[in-house]
Amino acid sequence: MFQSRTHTCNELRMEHVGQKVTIVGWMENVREVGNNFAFVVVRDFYGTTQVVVENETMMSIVKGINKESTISVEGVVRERASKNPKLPTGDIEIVPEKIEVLGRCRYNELPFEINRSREADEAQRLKYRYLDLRNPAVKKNIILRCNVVSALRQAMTEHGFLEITTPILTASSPEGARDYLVPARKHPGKFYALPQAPQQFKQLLMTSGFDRYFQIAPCFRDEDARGDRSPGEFYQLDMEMAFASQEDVFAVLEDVLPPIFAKYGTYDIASTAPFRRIKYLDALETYGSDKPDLRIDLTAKDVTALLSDCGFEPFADGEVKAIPVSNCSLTRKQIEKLLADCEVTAGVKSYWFKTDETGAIAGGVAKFVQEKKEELTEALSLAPNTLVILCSGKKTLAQKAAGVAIKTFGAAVPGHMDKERYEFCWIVDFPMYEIGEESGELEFCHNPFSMPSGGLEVLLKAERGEIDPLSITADQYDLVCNGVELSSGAVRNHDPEIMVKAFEMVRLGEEDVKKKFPAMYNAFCYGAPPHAGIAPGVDRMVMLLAGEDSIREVIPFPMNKSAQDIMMGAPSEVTQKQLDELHIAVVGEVEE
RNA sequence: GGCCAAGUAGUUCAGUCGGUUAGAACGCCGGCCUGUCACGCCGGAGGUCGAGGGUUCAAGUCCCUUCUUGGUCGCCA
Repeated sequence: MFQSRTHTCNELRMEHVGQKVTIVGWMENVREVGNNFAFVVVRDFYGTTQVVVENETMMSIVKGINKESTISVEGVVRERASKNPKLPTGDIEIVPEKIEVLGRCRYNELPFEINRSREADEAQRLKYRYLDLRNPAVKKNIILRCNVVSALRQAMTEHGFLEITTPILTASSPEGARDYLVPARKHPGKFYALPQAPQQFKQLLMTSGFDRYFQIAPCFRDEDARGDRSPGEFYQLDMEMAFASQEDVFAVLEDVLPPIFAKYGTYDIASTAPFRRIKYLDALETYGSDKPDLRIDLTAKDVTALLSDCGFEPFADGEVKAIPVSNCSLTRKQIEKLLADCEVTAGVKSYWFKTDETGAIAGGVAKFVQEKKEELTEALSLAPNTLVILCSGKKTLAQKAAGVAIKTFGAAVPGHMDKERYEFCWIVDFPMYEIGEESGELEFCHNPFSMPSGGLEVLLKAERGEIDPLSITADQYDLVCNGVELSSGAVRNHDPEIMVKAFEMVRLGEEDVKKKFPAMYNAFCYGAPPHAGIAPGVDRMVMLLAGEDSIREVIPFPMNKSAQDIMMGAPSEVTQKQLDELHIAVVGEVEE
């Protein structure tokens, strides 16, 4: 049994001078500054404390072990002869009487230096994540995550929500992402699936009479990773409210999130209630994105009517969107470099011209738009020294290109982005249906659980041909912050009759609803409350708060891009016995 | 699955037009140093230039294939 500590490594101050204490931690560094004289830095979770070694006995212990070994140091606190104002414990040091080695580090060379691990190769960091996490700068994000989760729990509880856990082993769901499947030993040929979200369970809880539910819920989706998307698994603040409308859901999150963002975020300004609401179609037209970054003041304007026949070939087909960027002093070279970046992301080329200090049009495609100078000046309120980005093509492509250009130039041209804040907005009125690209027929645009705005009546109108089914919107909404989609939510379709009708619009019927969502359909036939909910991504929120660009920086043990845990060696091969028990036969060669 | 980028010492990187013995910083090992705190100074060890093939008198450098990693598009109700 080792001697337990009397103080942490971030606790000792001048008032402790003369006291006998014991600290424990990792031997972070040894600075030898003379014969049998050295400074030893001991680090624990809380901070670092300096130990000063002044004799041969202590020196031989310290020199006998590698850095990053764990030790306990018993000794007397002394005022430093030369203090370090940069450290909380910089006024004192410990003169050791006893140094005990608790856990020897067997290697004198580490895969990376602990305090510089963020500069190391990511695969190396993930393989030695337990060393990476020793770095206080890495640990900080995980601590932040804990604090944010704790604050979310507290706020939700205060708002009357009950935290209820739902199954991890459940049934495969017919729509949405690819499922992770788990073979069922007792049922040869059958599988459980890990939940993509607790969606159906939370709706069943509403039907069961729980009024307000939430959960920090693990979700599993077998889809490829992104910088802001962890492969395999992630967490959502999943919530649902009975007898509730879109307004009720908005009110809760507008109350819960801003204080937490302001308190724990890198930036201390967060938008307050009510958040701006932007209709889905307006967002695409104005910001070229369904997740606009409202910290950027640039918007797109449609100039198709003005420029489609200006003689510049790329503008002849489809639509033309213009983004005026005022007070722009970028050089031609800088502009074209940024446009090249945009092309890579958007997959389509965009064009430009600018007004000089006299207001004359010059550069880029100037010669084609020269004739429309007056109309353009009027339409875009052009002032001198304004850069205009022009995006063209099929409507969706032109919009997307405009969205990419807005984010790129907004960040690059000074004065167009107020970065140090959290700007929330709701994207509302999503279309219920769309024409599928492959099928060419009407399909659900998003999930089929959402209530069509207007309910049964609007579906019947569409059925009678009185309105275009594509004009039907759903009571569905996204929460967006600084250009990051935090979550999707909806008022759910709780009425079996409307459910069946909604499915009939896409050539499915009651049998399909029953087959795809048996529990929900049956439950709703026993009297369901109108209900609504949402599920903000916890990892993404923490990523925004930490100011990180990679979601892996806020996950304790992240997988790599290929959904592997190289530290644990997952996924791994299993024994034949395990496969046999699960009735799994590997037939032929496994395709890689 | 498509596209782009990267892979050189334990780590992070440099390496020009293809040309002598592949360099630096940090780390490591040894020596010196009694007030350091990214300690300093001196010395040393450490390399399958991701792998395979090709072009060439000569390849870290050029070409092809492949592997790994990251970014991005597809995908993510």
